Amino acid sequence: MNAKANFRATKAAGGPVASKAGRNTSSAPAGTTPKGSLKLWVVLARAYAAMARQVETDISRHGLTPTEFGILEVLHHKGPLLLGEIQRKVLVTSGGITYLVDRLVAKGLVERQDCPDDRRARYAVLTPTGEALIRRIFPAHSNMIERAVGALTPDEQAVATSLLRRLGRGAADLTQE
Amino acid sequence: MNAKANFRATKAAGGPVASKAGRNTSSAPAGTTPKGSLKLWVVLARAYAAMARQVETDISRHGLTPTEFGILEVLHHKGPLLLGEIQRKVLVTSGGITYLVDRLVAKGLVERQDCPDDRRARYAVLTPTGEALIRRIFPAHSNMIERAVGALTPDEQAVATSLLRRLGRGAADLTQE
DNA sequence: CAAGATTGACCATTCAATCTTA
DNA sequence: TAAGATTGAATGGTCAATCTTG
Repeated sequence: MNAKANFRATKAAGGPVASKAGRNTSSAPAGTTPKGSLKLWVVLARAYAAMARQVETDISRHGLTPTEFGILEVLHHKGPLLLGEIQRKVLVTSGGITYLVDRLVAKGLVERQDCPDDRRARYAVLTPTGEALIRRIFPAHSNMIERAVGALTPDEQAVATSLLRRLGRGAADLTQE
Repeated sequence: MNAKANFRATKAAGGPVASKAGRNTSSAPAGTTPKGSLKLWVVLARAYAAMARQVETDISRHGLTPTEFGILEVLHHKGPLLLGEIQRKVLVTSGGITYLVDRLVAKGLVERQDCPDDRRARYAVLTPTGEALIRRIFPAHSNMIERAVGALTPDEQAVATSLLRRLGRGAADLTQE
């Protein structure tokens, strides 16, 4: 029952574009009635974009990127982690994790520490400042999310969660199928 | 019943990072049981990321960015549109839309046309090549989406769609609240 | 050779400033 | 003065190659 819920997504870029009926201005083709699956993808992406927007504005007030926040968050919840472990949880490339940790180090929120068992690897560790920051920021952030999804009742949220979980798994499985 | 379903999102970057229980390695804090709302945000972002990944690989095979595809798609469905209109539908900045249309023009898929009513504005119009391309690509793309969300039955898809619609609206409303 | 991390080139996009026309 | 579009600089990443250690 340990965690594994990290990943990434935020800037939003290039999503679906479905229409129920074409306006047929001049050379437009006949209107289309998109399949339900397409509609689902559209609203999924829009919901994500709306949420990501809120999260981003919330987090940027503290001078952090959503990804940076994600790293602080996972370090806060799990303690020191190897760069590669963070990378997988936050879903960035290996180059990306180096770059991100560099930035967090520059901000004084994180430190690198050599790994005694494997001299290739390095740990990322929250500095006291970093720990204090995430502690201070997280509750409000969490409340913000609660408000953002507040259009659904707790029961509906539970339903949505379970549906989305299966949806996500299914889509991911498509990759190595 | 006209369309309005454009937007954007794709690259995925910096998402939530929730854990059910901390491992408490060395200096890790006590484990947390995240609220349901946080869990919902996590699975939403993960589902989106998984879908976006599929879509992106699918579309990139045709040498297109998801955003570029979105523009072709909206022009296909709606006919010629002012740059500003596309911008709002595909959710990019004004600078972004100029740049994107430039790229599509360079690929011979889109043309700019002066707007007779307002000499500040310009239309983007699909060239025959662009029209042919989107026509050729769209069906397979649509099928891909259908497979990607196939883990849910049509009924479940409908439920998910309606929940996500409300979720998205609610989150968006938070902005100017 | 493979795995972990780093570096540097590149890329899609944003942001702020600017130009043109309403 | 503001709205539409464009430009150029800056940014948050990716990707491919490289270095080091297992």
